[in-house]
Amino acid sequence: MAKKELTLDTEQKIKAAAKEVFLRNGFHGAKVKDIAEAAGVNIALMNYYFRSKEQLFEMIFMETFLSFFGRMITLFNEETPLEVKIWKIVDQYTDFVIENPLMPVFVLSELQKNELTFFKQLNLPTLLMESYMAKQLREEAALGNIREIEPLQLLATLMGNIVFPVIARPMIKHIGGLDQEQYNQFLIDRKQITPRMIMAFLRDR
Amino acid sequence: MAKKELTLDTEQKIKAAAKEVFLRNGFHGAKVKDIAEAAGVNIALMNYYFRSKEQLFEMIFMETFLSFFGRMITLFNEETPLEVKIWKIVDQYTDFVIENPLMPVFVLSELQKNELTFFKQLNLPTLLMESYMAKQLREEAALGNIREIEPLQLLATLMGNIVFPVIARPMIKHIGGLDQEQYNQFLIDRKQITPRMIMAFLRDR
DNA sequence: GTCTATAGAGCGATAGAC
DNA sequence: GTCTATCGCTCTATAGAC
Repeated sequence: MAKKELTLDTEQKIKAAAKEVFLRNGFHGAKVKDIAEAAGVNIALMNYYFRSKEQLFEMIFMETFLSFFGRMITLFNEETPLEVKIWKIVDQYTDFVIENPLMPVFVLSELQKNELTFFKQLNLPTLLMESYMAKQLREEAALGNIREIEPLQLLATLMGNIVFPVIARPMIKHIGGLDQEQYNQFLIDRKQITPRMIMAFLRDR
Repeated sequence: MAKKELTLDTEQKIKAAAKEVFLRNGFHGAKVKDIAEAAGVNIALMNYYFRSKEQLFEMIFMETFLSFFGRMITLFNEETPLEVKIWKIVDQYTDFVIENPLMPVFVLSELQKNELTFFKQLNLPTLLMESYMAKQLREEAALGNIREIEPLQLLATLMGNIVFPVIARPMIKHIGGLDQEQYNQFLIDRKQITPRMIMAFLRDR
């Protein structure tokens, strides 16, 4: 039992180290030596647990993508009124990307470079179209409360406004001459701008 | 003279090939062998013209970043009325990223991984704050025509709405179950959504 | 389960012929 | 200017000892 715990511990330590190195450097920029060093083990042990760099990467990528996308879908499915929900999504997803600043560019740039088989097997269209958010948008538009909008357009708008400033962090910081604290404040300020903008659009006809 | 033209030709051929390979695969994913093959020359000749992979990359990156960012700043400086300009920026910058779909993720992900000295030397803050757009936003807000907004927030909003859907292309296509044509139409549809949304926000107080 | 040592392939860069 | 041949290094993976 103590043996089993120790095993899990090493495995988790390698996985955590791999996640850190992959997210910072991407698949090709990450070297197995860096991962082994960050985990405090040697390369042989890494391959004992995970067989190859590719397999380790696929596991990390899958988990990271599901976290990145799943978090948004969970928020889409909250059964609160539309306007309340949009404010909440922006607030919570902003906090989420502030805590995981390397996640968006990692997920999106690896997705552009690789052909990831697991990704194609996910039934993402259904997840979006059958979300509570999609139902709400249809109903509110039918009632004439808001303008019609495709759920995918709303998703892209939300993500664009929340996630882009994180993807573009070095550029934003440099253009604005911001230090880390000012940059975080810049993201926090967007918690007001983004939902106001989306609601103004939905109501404006 | 004919000799000189031939020289430039080979140099340009290598550079064009390098740009293609770097944009598709990033610095670490791009192999000098791939670039040489794409250019129809051998590795020795590449190094004859550009000395090293690093130097070739830096040249490509610099040009690409200046194109990506400069295009937006040029549009910011057009001396047309605010609303007209916002519509025009969205229209033209959308066309620009549709024509250069790999540019955004390349620029932003390499910027996150590397410490690029040339980048830090650029005086980007001045370019933005002294743009005609910044002046317009101050004046229109003082007149009470629009809500106050920092130029950097407007820049992030515009880029987020235009560029993010391109960065997230594989994800958007898969979530929406879109083929290439439907995906392009999705981007075109945003030419209406984004400026309407921004104007609704600026006017809504 | 963890280590050392090393295999074997691939990488970027260059010497030297033409 | 352009090529072939090759160097020296780094990379990932594995064999084998403990």
